This record gives sequence, structure tokens and C-alpha cells, in this order.
Amino acid sequence: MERLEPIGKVISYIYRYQRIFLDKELEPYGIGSGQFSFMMSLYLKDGVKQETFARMYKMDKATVARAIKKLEDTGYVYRKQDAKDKRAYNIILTEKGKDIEAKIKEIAIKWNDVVLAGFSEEEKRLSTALFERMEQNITELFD
Amino acid sequence: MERLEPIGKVISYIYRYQRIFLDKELEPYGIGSGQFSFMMSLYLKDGVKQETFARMYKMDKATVARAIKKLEDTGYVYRKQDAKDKRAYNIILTEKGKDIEAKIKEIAIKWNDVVLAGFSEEEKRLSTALFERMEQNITELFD
DNA sequence: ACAGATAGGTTGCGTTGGCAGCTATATACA
DNA sequence: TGTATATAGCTGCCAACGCAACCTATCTGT
Repeated sequence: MERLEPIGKVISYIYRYQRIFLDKELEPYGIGSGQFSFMMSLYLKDGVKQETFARMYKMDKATVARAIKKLEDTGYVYRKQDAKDKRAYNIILTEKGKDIEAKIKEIAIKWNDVVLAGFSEEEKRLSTALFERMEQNITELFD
Repeated sequence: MERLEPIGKVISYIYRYQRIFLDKELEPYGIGSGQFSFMMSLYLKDGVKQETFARMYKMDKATVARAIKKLEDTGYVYRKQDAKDKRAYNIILTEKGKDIEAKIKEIAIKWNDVVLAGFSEEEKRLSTALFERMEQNITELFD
């Protein structure tokens, strides 16, 4: 009978080295791996509030608050109090934030290229599809 | 042109919920997700030294030291100074450690079943194979 | 209109985990 | 044999992140 390596080991391995990679690549910009996905998301659409990020990444709102604070401190975003809801802040890219868009996206591509090196287009699609199902399975458990 | 979701997002998602899952499942035993893989590894073979774990999981030796310390504090392992190398300690399961083997392994299976729910045997094999190639790609980058 | 619930955000605390630097032992080489 | 280098492990420091508790604003039902 065949031995299937448990998923946990490889997931934590990839995650740990992903952090190492991103931290090193982002170091010139004064931010870390914890801010990366928020920047990526802001390039798709900024002006959203923190709660949106928390929901979108299924991440604790405290973690979001701290990541955004770091981006604010380093000058890549600013907060504008929402006109309709005085509790909420809209997170908006500054010029400095917009300036590094290409660099940040390049890092994302670079990491993808590392992980998926040697994968055919079909294998990449397949990986994405399988990942999506894993994600869905976990989401169902925690809802 | 098709949009491939970057790998980073889903990896960190799975990792974060893996930790939440393991922390909750392990809570009755007084340990956390950080000790889990070491227990699993010790059930395959104990008496090895910390450095072996560090190499095996490509993990920082400081992290290994702290995880093993926690396992020692909770009474699941003990350290025996190596006869030949006085710097090294052999990590050995206590009776208490052996007692929870079935429970720990069950948790590993449970998590795998969550993540791979609805996957055919073929899809599980495929996922494992793709993960192994990703792992290999990362290892090559960092060597 | 008002009491209670809900939502957006923040802070304190604890765990996981990497990096740098330290000690003590082992090994290699002159 | 002595010195230099590598190895096993530990500690201090820091980032990421979840949980719980909290504050204030908004919403809901009576």
C-alpha cells in the first residue's frame, strides 16, 4: 500500500520559504511578506476598507490592521475616513505606493516562476484547480 | 488571456488554517502546531538529534531547539546526551509520548481528509506529485 | 426614540519561526 | 600538537498572525 505524504509538511515548507523569499525581495522597499498581499490587492482596487481585506483573505482583522498600519508608516498608503461610516477607513495608495507597482508585481511573478518551474501550462492550470478545491474544502470546514 | 491565481495567496491561506486546525486538535495534549511534525517524525524513528530534524524539515535549528524544548517540558520526549558527540542530544519518546501516537496520527489523517475531501485517489497522487516538484524547485533555489 | 446587537478597528498577549551571535565540542590540517 | 574551522545547540531579537477583550459607531426591533 502506497504512502501519501501528508499535506501539512509540504504546505508549511512552501510557506516558510515563501516568507523568506518575499522578505528578501521586499527588503529594499522597507516592507515585509506580511504586507505583500495587501499591496497586490490594492493594485487591483484601492479605496477599500480593512474589513474587506479581512474577509477577502479570511484573515484576522487584527492582522490586517497591523499590516495596513505598517504600509501607512512606510508611506505606501494613507487612510481616509469613510464618509458614510465613521468607523471605517478607506485605504488608498499614495504616489509612493503606485510607484512600486511594477516591482511588486514582478516579485509575485518571480515567486510563481520559482515554484512552478518546469510546469507545463496544463500542469499550472491543474495545480491552480487543485489548490482551489483544497481552499474550498478548508473554507467549508471553518464556516 | 487566462489569469492564474498566484500561488502565494493560497499557500498562506492553507498554512494559516492548518495552524488553526492543528492548534485546536492538539490543545487537549498541551502542545501546538509547532510540535506536531516532530512528534510525527519521532513515531517513524526516535533517538535522532535535533540537527537531523533541522536538516530534514529544512528548518532553522533555533526553531527545532524550541519545539523540542516544549516537547520535553510537556513530558513527551527526553534528551539523552550522545555517547560519541557530547554536543548532541538524542531525542527519545517517553511513555507519555508513545501513548498519544494513535491520536497524533489520527489528527494528521483528519487534516489530510479535510484538505483532500472529494479528491479521487488519482487526484491525490497527482497533488502529491505536483507538491513534490514545487518543493524541489524551492529547494534548488535555496541551495 | 432607545436598548441591545452587530460591525469596523485597535491593543495586549501568546505561538511559530527566521536570523545573528554565542558557547562548547569535534575535526582537519599545519 | 596546536590552531583553525566546522558543527550541535541555545538565546535574544524581530515579524506574522490568531484570539480575546475593548471602544465606538451603526443598525434593528419594539
